[in-house]
Amino acid sequence: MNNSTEFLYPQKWLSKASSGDRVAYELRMRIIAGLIESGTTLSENKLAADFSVSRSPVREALRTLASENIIRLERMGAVVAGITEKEIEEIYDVRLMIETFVFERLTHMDTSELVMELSKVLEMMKVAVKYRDADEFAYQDILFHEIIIGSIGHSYIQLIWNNLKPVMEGFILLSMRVRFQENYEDLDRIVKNHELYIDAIKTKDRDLMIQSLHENFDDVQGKVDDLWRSQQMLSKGVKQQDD
Amino acid sequence: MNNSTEFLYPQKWLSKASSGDRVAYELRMRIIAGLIESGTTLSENKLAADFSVSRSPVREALRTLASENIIRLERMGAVVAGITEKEIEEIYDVRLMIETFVFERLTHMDTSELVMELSKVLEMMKVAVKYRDADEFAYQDILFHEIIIGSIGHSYIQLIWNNLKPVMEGFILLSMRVRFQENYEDLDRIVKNHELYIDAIKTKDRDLMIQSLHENFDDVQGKVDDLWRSQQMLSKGVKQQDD
DNA sequence: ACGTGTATACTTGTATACAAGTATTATAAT
DNA sequence: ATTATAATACTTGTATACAAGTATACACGT
Repeated sequence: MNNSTEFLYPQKWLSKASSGDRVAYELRMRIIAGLIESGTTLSENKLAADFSVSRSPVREALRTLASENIIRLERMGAVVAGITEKEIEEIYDVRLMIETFVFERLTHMDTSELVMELSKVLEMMKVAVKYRDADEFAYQDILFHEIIIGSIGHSYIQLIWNNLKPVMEGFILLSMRVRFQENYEDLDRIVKNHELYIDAIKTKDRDLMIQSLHENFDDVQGKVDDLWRSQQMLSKGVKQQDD
Repeated sequence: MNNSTEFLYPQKWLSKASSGDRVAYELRMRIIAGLIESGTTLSENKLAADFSVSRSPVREALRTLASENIIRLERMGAVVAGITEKEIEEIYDVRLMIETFVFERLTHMDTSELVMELSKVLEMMKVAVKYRDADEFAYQDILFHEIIIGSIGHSYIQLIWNNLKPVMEGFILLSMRVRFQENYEDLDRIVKNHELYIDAIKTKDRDLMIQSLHENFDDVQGKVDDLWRSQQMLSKGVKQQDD
């Protein structure tokens, strides 16, 4: 399975990560990207050999991925579950759910500091667009939402986010890489929407919040298309068939 | 730390569990019950010795507990975070959130089969009350909500539940053990409320649902008191001090 | 008395070894 | 050809070994 020495996950984001984390991040990307097809049975030994590590970190990674629902740990072997349109919709269901909850809390809080932080991240996003850095853009996008969710100091909402984040991150990474190449002008719209988000938080305007949430989630179909393209691109790059 | 050879988690529920799971379940109970105080640093080696297993299953257990926010994995050692009133309220925030979501879905579905299943579980709960089996009652209580949540077939809502369940289970177990001893007549109220739940699902009556949810969550304060009592009882039983 | 450096004991992360169980494959008998 | 049985290869779960890093304590020099 050493068809690609390339890594899908940005290696510089893993500077301090353990082997287990590296395996988890990379494996997750390959599954989300469709490089490893749904239904495939993964063996700990094979994975260990592929990644040139021992079974210990591999086991750790598999347990992590199982807790994210992208593989299932069965009697013999870990079965890849993959990410389809259904899963993506479900992920966004949950994001909508928790972000609505968070916004409700925010309306009872002082949000000036939060707004400042978000503005900074937004600036970063703009720079990433300008310099056509898809990965950086994805990173800041994720960070934007993470900061919002973290701001209410609710450990169990945070927990949900922590579980969701890796898959979201992978998905958005792939989506943005496609988008920066094929729908570059579309990124302005995303930036604009994040500005709306900030406004909603600043003014504590529930309607504005709903609006920006909806614009955000109407975008999901677009992201699903991106993922589909990404999966096709990648598989074309790897195996020279399927036209 | 071998002050108690007694296990807090019902051993018969672990018939097919691995060592790692056993350690996780038992350790979780001891933390929730306050037998292991917040702030304590756990060492993998010590735990392995205490449970007479190797470090492998202990590591597994610690990672599990960390993903539930009841310990924090730091540079050196795992620091016990414990469960306070704040955490319990947060857990119920999340439960309220996902059960509301689930109910919304249910109003668009055929619920006849679900209602039947729930009725069965409710009967079981009544039997458990009759025979004063606190653990069995807790089990069926958890199962009741698990069945509801599972019925909509939403894998990421399920994922949230899977993360929440172990802590909830432990908490409810301890709470029910106290309640069966000190507030036996109160159990009727719980049973009644679950009947209300079923009615709400059967009639798809949103208001009834809200009502039963609220009655359920008003109960949280009571459960917190139970936990507090449970922690006192247990610590009194273990170390002969503190009056 | 106090700061500094070193020895020591303990920590995690990873690799490897072993045991028990399961699927598969080959072989043999009918 | 087919079925039953035995051998084999592969699976996970657990134990153990090793390496690298970190905190602690103690001795030493100032």
